[in-house]
Amino acid sequence: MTKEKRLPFDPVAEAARHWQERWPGTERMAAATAIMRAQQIVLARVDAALAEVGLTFARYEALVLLHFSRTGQLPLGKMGLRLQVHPTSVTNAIDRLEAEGLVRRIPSPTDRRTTLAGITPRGREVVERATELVAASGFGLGSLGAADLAALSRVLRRLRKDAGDF
Amino acid sequence: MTKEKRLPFDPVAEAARHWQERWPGTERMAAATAIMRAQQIVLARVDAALAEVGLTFARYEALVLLHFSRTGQLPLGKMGLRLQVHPTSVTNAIDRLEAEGLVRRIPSPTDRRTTLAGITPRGREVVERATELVAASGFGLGSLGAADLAALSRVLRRLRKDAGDF
DNA sequence: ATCCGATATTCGGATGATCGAGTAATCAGG
DNA sequence: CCTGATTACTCGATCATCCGAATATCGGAT
Repeated sequence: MTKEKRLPFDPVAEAARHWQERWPGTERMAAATAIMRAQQIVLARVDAALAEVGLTFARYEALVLLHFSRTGQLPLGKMGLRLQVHPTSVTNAIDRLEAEGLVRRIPSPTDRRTTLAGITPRGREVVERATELVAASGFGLGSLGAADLAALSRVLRRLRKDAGDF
Repeated sequence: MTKEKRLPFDPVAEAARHWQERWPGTERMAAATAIMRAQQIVLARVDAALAEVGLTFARYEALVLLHFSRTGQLPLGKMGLRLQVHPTSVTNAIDRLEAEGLVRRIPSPTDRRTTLAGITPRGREVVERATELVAASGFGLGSLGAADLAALSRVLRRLRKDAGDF
């Protein structure tokens, strides 16, 4: 991805060095840039791990959510809230999962506006296999130890909470 | 963005709770999910701050890189390496910046394969104004203190290094 | 001098995410 | 019952990213 070339320096640190000479908030700039890049790395690694079963991280997350749900069915809107994505993104993801036979659209029996996504038996098989793959890949975070993971989760939890996620 | 609704619980923690009952690597899953969401939050906030000057974070980063460079000009390929994005992403970003008159494409005098992107005087004005805006927005990280920012940068640096960025 | 493997950029196609708008259905009041 | 505001999903368009492939150029080896 991107280009298999290693730079002779940390590009974020290099940007911070220049930044500091004229502009404020260097630490925030560096952290924000690092988050952007980290997401790119993790997403690429997880997607690579999932390619074998024809899933992307977005679709995998949706499938896991259904797999974990009590009845294996959830309204699309509720899925968007849980996954923190736009309604149209859910529509798109479910479209593809349905095309692959991993999910079925089911009209809600109680509210005709609502569509439920229900995981199929094949969907459950695939999510189990996919989970083995992503777990084996360490979620793209293989290089981090328990302390690092905990620090990451702690800080990002604060950020997410402040952003109004929960 | 996404939907202005606050969940009554942390969706990442909730996913981790279910995950732990049957699958390994819960901490990594939680951290990876948090990174994904954090990037979404930061990107949305920064883009919102930049909307006033008609820039996105991607284009802003490219512009800053040129602004910091010694001559105000860089080969597109070198920009891709520094920004850690695919060559076509650079082409796309420069296309738009050029259309807005913030950057000019200049044929390299030494290598006819190479195209240089050169920041224009208007580009320098815009990047200064844009920087005020993003700095004022705290890069979307306004809620984090110095210790949190440092922890974030430290851990993510390890991740980026391990991924072969530098 | 020439040929062939790298390098630099662009083009076309795909994915995922967003927003705005549109359609349908529900629900609360009068 | 109606009416109007809200809610649920989908469609169309935009944006950023990636990949593979095409084009052009460079540069070293023969």
